[in-house]
Order: sequence, then C-alpha cells, then structure tokens
Amino acid sequence: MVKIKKFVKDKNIGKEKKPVAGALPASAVKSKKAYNSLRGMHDILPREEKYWKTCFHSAENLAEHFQFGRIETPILEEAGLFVRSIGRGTDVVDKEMYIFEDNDGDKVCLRPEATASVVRAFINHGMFNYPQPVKVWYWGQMFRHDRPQAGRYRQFHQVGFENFGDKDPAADAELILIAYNIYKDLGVPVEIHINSIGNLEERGRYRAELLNYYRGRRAYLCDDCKARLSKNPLRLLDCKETQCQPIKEEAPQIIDWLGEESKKHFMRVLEYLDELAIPYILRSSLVRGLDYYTNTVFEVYPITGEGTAQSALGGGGRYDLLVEEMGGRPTPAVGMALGIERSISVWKQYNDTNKIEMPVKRAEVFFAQLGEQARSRTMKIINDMRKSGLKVGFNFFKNSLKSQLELANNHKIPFAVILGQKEVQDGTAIIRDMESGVQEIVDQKKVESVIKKKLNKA
RNA sequence: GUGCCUAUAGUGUAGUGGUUAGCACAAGAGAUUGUGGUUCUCUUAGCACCGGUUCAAGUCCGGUUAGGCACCCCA
Repeated sequence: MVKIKKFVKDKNIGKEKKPVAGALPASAVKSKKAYNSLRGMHDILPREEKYWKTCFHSAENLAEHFQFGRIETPILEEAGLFVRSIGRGTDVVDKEMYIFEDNDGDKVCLRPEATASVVRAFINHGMFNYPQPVKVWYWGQMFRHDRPQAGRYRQFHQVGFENFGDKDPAADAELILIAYNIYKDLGVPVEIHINSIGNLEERGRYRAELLNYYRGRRAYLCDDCKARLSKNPLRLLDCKETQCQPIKEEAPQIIDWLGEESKKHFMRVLEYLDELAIPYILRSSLVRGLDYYTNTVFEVYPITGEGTAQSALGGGGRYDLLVEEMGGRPTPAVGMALGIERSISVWKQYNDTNKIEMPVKRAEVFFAQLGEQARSRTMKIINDMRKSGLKVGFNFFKNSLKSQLELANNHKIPFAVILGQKEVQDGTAIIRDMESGVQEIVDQKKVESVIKKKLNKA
C-alpha cells in the first residue's frame, strides 16, 4: 500500500504507451554504468546449483512419497488476496508487499507467500469436489519489501506443502514430518518449536486476559512491548528485553485457555511427534505472524550446537477457517513452508564446521579433439554417448591438445579420449587414463564400451 | 521501518593526503604447433556512484547505492 507512490511513474509509462527507455532520463540510458541486481535480490550462480538441486529433489521425493501433487500458482496476484488472507495489521501486508497498478490500473502484487494463492486455486478449481484430502506442494519465489540482512531477502524461495480437507491431527504431524525429513536428507539437525493458538474464540479470550495482565504492568515494559500492547499482543511473549522477562514468566499461557477439543487435538499432534521421534520444544510464545492460523502452529529451527539460531528455517500450522474466509466451502487445512535460502545457508555452515564436502558431479570422460574433422566426429560421438548416460566433458573452443588435457585434469576427469587427424583416418581413438598416463588405441565404435568398462558401468 | 559497521581486479586482500594503486589465488597466452598435474614468462582486470574540502583525495567530509550486524518482523 505504502509503496504505490513509488510506482506512479511506471503506471504512467503504461498509460501513455511510451517506450520504457524513452520515459527514463537520458543519463540512465546512455550511461555506461554497470547495472546491479536490485536490493535484496540475488543471482543464483551455477556453483550453487548442487545445493538447490539437492533441496529440490529432497522436497520432490517426499512430496511423491506422501502423495502431494505439484501446483504452480502465478507470482503476480490481485493485491486484495493477501490483504484478506494474511490480514491487515500484519507487517507482511502493511509494510512488506510489492504492490503496484498494472497497465490496466488493477492493483496487483508480487506474492509475499503462497498459501493464499493455493487457497484461491483450491476454490477456483472446485477442488472440494476432488477426493479429500487434497494435498499439494509448490516451490517458487516470494517477495517481501523488507530490509535485507543475512537470510532475509526481498526475493526468496519457499517450498511449501498444503493439505486441504483433513482435520485429523495426523495431517499436522505429517507436515512436520516432511519438514523434518527434508533437513534429515540434507544432514542438518533441526528441532521443531510448536504451540497451539486454539480457535478464534479461545484466542480472543486469551488475548483479552493477556492484555489485562500486561496493562497492569505497562510501566515496567520496554518500549517495543508498549507498542505491542496495541499492535500485536501475542508478540509480547517473544520479547528479549531483560526487563520484560519477569513479567513474561508470570504471564498467562495460551495452553490454559484452550477448550477440550483444541487441547485434545494438540496433545494428539504431540503424541505423533513422540512416536516419530521428532525432537520438539513446546514454546508458548510461538504465535506466527499471519492472521489465518488456528490450533497448531510450528517452526523449524536448526540445532547449531552453541545455542539455537534466532531465525526459523520455516514454519506452518493449521488454518481451518481460511478457505471459508476466502469464499470457499468450510474446509479444514494445514500448511507448511520452508525458506530455501535460509536452509541452504544453514546447511553450508553446518557442512563447513563439520568439514563435509558436497560431492561434485563431474564428467566421467573428457573428449579432446584436434582439427576440424576430428571436431565434427567428436561431436557425433558425444551425442551418441549422451544417450547412454555417460557424463562427457569437452571444449571445442580450445585447439591445443595441451590445454584440453589441462582442462580434463583441472576437472579431475578420470579418462580422456583423444581424437586427431590420424585417428579420424584410422577410425580409432586414444583413451588415456588420466591418473596413470597409460594410453591405449581403440576402435571408435568401441570407445563407449571400453570407457564404461573402465568406469565399472558396463 | 530504526540504530551501528563496511565498500580497492572474478575472489581474498595491501595501500602515514603526493605510489606507474601492490600481493595471492582464479582466468587467458606461451616456454620444440599431437599429451595434463611441478616450474618459468607474459596478458587481462580494480579504487561502488555523485558532490564537497585541498595545490593534490583510494585515503578527509556529505549524500546515494549496495552488503553485513542488532532491532522490528519473518522464511
């Protein structure tokens, strides 16, 4: 909302159908100044690929195993969607959304999270008519106009899982299990912080009680907490100021305000976690920043050794009322999302301190060629080999054999195949064992099978 | 959004207001034009941007931008 002003210029560009460059100051177009990525937005380079791929595959495998279907929703949505679902008064909506008018004057925004979009899709496509529960997962960019710092970016990625139609505590536990397993796959030890915030009624009563308690002690609170009193009372319990600690300890706990049903649901979730041997911590201060949660809420934290990190890798909870609130049929639901950048950063740190190296997938055989004819012959052989699943390295840009072998060596590729004019004439090729330096001449047709045998892949 | 710290080749760094801005790694070329790992030579490439102070600014000052940290909040 606040950001609209910033984009007025862009709106006019669209309205007047001017070419974009023409509307910019001449200096901005002519200047040879190098461009940078926007603040809080980052390029993900090839060297990072192994981490991203592993994360993705772990999520994908778990999704498949637990029968979640992949859903992709648009990055751009009507702004109102998030205002209604996440709630006014939350920071995400009030301060952090990228909102602007598109060329038709519609108010659109870059999604700050995906649950609202998935709920919209669930309703739009009448998924309540599908066999219940409907389980979907997604992976993609989210945008929040926050001040960047470590592990917090304006464009970041989340992987998320949503389950519609299942009100059983087992569904809550299933999502926690998936989150837990993703980190288990990566080898990063995590623990779950968990709490229940009950239903609307219970939460309302508790909030009133909490306010009542805190108001009487207002004078002893830090400034932030004074602000929280009116803005976000449940956050009072999260305060780190020492002066607020004694007040916090005596404060009423939400768990005591839960009704029978909510309490039973929560206990059941915990029993599942016990059964699954998932380490968790009951944290009565955990409330989450989005309005739509009911009952179970949880967050995933890395266990770093020296104290726990302050920022969560991900989190989620139950949102039994949201689907109805968004105009659908009453449908219970649970969801969970994990921050990829944060997870990868923690994962790397963990690997660093424990001296764990990510295996690099390097080529298994390098093709070196000399001369035009050899080059085209090599190209053909490489293409044939691709079908057999061998990872082949080559570089047609380099001409000298020396520099090509150097490359093979730098990449620690175990075997090199050398093809020159002579070999093209003879229909042969030289296979060189890069470690021992031993070479043998083989028929071009047999290169593939010989290499496979050497790699124990035959 | 608030406060604090930082900014020199691709990366990591040196540089009392006057230096041809130095070093390491990486990258590219070469040391008998068909053979890698060691060595040697050469090359490419940098003071984030804008303004101010000064005879003179990478160095001091202001602003901008970006990065980091602590809040707020969140993934």
